[in-house]
Amino acid sequence: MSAKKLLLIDDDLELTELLKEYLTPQGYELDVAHDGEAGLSLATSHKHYDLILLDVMLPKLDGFEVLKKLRTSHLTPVLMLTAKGDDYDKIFGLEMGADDYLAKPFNHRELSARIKALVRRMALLPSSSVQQNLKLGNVELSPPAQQVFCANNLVELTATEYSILHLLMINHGSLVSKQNISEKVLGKKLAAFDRSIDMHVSNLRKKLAAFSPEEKIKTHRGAGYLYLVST
Amino acid sequence: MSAKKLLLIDDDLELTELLKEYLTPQGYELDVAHDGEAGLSLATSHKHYDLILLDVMLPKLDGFEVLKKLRTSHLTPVLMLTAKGDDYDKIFGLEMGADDYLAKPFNHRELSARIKALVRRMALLPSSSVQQNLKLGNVELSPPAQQVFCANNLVELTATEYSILHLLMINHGSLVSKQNISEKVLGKKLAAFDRSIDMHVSNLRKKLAAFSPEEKIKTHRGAGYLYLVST
DNA sequence: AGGGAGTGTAAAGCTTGTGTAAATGTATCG
DNA sequence: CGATACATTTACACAAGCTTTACACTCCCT
Repeated sequence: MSAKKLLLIDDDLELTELLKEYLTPQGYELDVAHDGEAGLSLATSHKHYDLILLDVMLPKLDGFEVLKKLRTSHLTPVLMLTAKGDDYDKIFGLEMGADDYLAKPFNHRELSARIKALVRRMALLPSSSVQQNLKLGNVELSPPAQQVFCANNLVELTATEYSILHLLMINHGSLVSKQNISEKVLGKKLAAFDRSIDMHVSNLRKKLAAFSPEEKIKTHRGAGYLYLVST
Repeated sequence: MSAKKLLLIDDDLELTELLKEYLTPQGYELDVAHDGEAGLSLATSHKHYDLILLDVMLPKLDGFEVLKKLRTSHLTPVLMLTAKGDDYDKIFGLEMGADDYLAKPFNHRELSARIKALVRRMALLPSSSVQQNLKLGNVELSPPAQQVFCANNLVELTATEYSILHLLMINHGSLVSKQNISEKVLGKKLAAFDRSIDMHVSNLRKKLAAFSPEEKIKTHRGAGYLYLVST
């Protein structure tokens, strides 16, 4: 059994340090983000996490917002942590799609036990199923099968094309730079005069256009690409 | 979505009555057992439960014992309830294989939210992992005998071929990576340039094709294999 | 309007994954 | 100790698809 990867999103430096020291020897790999945006970005990157520990009070984007956005594309299990122990918060978090909820201050062993319980349960799921189906307009994306439907037709995409579309759809309505696409999809920095991203986008457009005429991927000259929101 | 079936094991008549009235209108079917033995017997019966709510203090067989015995044969999710709020108990329960732990007295809405969270998570399990005989299209798989029928003809498969087919069929409609196949079927990490999975898949296709022409196992270049859903 | 930088896309080239046959290894059983 | 059955490795041809090249075009700035 390979080491389980956890993502801890919490701005309390003392706590994150402590937890890192506590959890690492137990055989977990722990990544840490100190604000909501960084956390969300890591959580939705192509790196796979088995569990996310999410604080509620966070700079930039609070825990509930992170959870909400995460759940539009990913089903990664989430254990929420909060200073506020009040029931309403707990219930709200769970209703929003969290898997567990623990109030600070917590017993480290209880946290450890709850992490173990969640990871144990998740191990029964095929890892591919942590990604949510994504539907925007008439384009539907099914991560477990890595399939895309456009106007209910199966569109045959290559792995790279699929990844790019997925990335753009996750960030629909906001701009994604070529650098970003290159790093997240191809795993390498974008070289100068590198046209491969353009090529993939071009092919993607062509394939989608075969089923649906309206333009879905917009170019922002000098900046990147943008998946148009079309409710 | 059919009604979720819950099993409540608790000797507190007042509480069980209350919970029944509270949970039934929320769309759950609730069975109740008032002692450990009866609970275990129901839990291990052929009736399928989506979730078990298990009190710790029970006549005849206490909650931990019930959990321990249940886990020898069943992976049904368990939410433990207890009057004792102490951490040690919680940790002990979770370590023993419980999925969640809630101390009495609890907020009904929190219980409801935690039930919902667990049920929601469980719904992601591949549908067929519960059922015994897998039949998809004209291919039927009978695990006890390790036999496969295709268009009602017995297909002679080797153990490995059978395992691969089984894995793909359980995850039908989702992509299964070669790494995954290698780890789950052969019990070892996929080495670079290892072609053995390809071999088995090739043989599997050949054997199935002898009885049924249509393609069932699709290759996703660079990603893995996918068993096509055929209603 | 002119020019440069950024972009769309076709076509060619090249890398890499895949299908399959055959050879080699390995376990089981009489 | 063979004989058999199966798993694995090797080898090679092939095809998919990623990348590069090339060139036309568009946008934007001056």
